[in-house]
Amino acid sequence: MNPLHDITIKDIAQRLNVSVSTVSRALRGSTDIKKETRELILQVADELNYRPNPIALSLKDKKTKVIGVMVQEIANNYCSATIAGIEDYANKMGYQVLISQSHEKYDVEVTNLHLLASRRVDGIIITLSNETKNAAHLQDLIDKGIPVVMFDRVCEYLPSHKVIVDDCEGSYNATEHLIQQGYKRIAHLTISPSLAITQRRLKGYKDALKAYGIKTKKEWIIHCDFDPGHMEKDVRNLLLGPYKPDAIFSSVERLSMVCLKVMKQLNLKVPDDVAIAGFSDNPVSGFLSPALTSVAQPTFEIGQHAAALLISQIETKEKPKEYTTVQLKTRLDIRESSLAKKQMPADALQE
Amino acid sequence: MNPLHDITIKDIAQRLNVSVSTVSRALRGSTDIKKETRELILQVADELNYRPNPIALSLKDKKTKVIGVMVQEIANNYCSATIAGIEDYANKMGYQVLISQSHEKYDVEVTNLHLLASRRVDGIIITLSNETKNAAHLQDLIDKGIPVVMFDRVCEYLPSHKVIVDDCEGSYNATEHLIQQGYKRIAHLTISPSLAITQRRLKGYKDALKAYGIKTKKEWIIHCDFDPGHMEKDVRNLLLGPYKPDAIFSSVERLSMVCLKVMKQLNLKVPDDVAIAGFSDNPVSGFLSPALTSVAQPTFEIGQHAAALLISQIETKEKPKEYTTVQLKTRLDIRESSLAKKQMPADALQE
DNA sequence: TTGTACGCGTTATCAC
DNA sequence: GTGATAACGCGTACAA
Repeated sequence: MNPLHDITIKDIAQRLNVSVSTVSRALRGSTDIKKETRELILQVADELNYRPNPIALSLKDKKTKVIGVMVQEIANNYCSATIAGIEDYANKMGYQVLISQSHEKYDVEVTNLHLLASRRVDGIIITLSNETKNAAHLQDLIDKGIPVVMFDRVCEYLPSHKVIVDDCEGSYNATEHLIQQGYKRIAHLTISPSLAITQRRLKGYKDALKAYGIKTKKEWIIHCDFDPGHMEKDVRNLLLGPYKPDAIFSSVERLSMVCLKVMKQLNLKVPDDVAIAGFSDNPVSGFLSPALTSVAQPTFEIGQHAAALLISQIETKEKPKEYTTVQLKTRLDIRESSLAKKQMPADALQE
Repeated sequence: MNPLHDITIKDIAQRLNVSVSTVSRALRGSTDIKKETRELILQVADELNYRPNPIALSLKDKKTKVIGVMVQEIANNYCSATIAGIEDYANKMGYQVLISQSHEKYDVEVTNLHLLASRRVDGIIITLSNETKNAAHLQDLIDKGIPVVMFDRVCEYLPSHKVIVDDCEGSYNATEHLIQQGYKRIAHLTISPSLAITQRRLKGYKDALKAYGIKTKKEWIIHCDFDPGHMEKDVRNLLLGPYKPDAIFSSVERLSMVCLKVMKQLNLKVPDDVAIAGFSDNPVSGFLSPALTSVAQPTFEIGQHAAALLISQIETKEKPKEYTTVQLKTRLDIRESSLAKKQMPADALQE
């Protein structure tokens, strides 16, 4: 017997002198089949360690039981954590996951989506690349009958389910936490004002200040260029300038890191001199910098929800009448050492 | 025209009133075919946006152009960074990557390897789970004719290509760096002494001390339990005990982090009070803690090499006569602020 | 209850 | 040069 040869129903049929269809029936648990025959077949199948060939099934049924996932970079922590959630749910439902990366390039995204489609994946979960400005390529997929679910960087008007995070609330909570700790001169570091994410996080910050009767100050809302050099300069200017804050809420992890670095250079302590809170993708960051209060994204749950929405759509085989947008809550990670000494009773502040 | 219907060579054939075999030939670039016919076919194929169905090809050729990757956790930074390297090379060669996780469980590893095999992946790249003590399940795959390449946590005696990192040299370099910075009381924090990785990294540490004529001290080689609580206690004992070091070389990232945390609690400064160098998986850690000198793993290259070895084996279709073990060098990331003031000329030390 | 024949999309091997 | 046909592995409608 050739070990390189996968065994098929044909092999079992030959061995038992029955037809392939009998074997097929027995394996599929069809009722109308003689009990002895079936048990014999099942026994031999087990003996030969038979595994149905999913490729033959795919060809027949036009279903691959594979879902495609398109992210910017698999090495990006946010992405891989989300993929873990997708895998979790998908595997439970008998699906495998094929991963593809856009490397933040629109062209690559288009090309690789084609590749996934030509692999006949049953559906696609995607977070858009930086460069992607329109969703025509995704509309194409949907038109071809391939279900699409978006997460994180979604395209509002695309007819698909979406999974996002309540940035605004996350920002609000982080800012509120700083306020409740007794800080009043709270700056907000963020990135390009044109991004939707920037706007939502800025809103949460403003709303929190407003709710506690603190005036917003232009000088404390800083839109940094994403270039690391610029970032450092901006942070340094803020910390050394006339409007030195006593706390900073940063909208992206990178900016929190830059803050830590610059503060170290300036010999400032966190949180005693300036407290920091900010969004964080990396579970290590909290451990590394226990002074940091972070708004953690529920990445695993995002993945699970996305997979659930996709698979449900795949298996009902119809375009949904309406598309749902799942909005998940962030989690505020407050670490002991991020609690400053200057803390005062929260109710004293309420007045 | 039904948009849900993938177009096939049959469609093209019908449209041009030729047979499917003619279309197939034209598409495959066969020589014996009339030039006009071919061009017509190519044109229509392009027009209809024809994509060959890889599933049909797989069924016929028993090749899926998919490679399976088995890691502990995709959300683990080391793993996802390696996968990025695998993807890079594999995609260039026209392969897609199917990822599977063992979650550090032997049983799950076995089950999911079966799943990959039954998906008919052309080959498998794997790093073993913690629990895996033997490689019988991998030997099975190899016996079935599925090429296997191992990386990181490899099994020495398995007949497969392997990609590993020169831990010993990495340890040596880090320790040497500390010595050259002027440190002499260098402790080594590490984990279970029974692990191969522990032994290799310990050896590099010892070798470096020896090379510079520094005696090894038992009290400075600490095998910590992997439990976080124990780790902290061990580190605290070291720093407060009679054999307080002036530098620490830690064999795993986690221990470096614990050091930073405990030192902060004790109000000790890095590197002024105690310098730290250690292995690191996470690119963020260096940024977060600029005082840390880290031994960085060439994860991307590990992935690329593993994929290259696997694909080459897949495409030659024969079992290799001998198996290669690629051993990659680590990279020592020295950051400005990790250079202590106590630095003295290296040559003064050589005497 | 079981066997035969077909189709999924493609290529290779014939025959014309 | 081109067309018809078998084969890959499976499930199933149909025939027996």
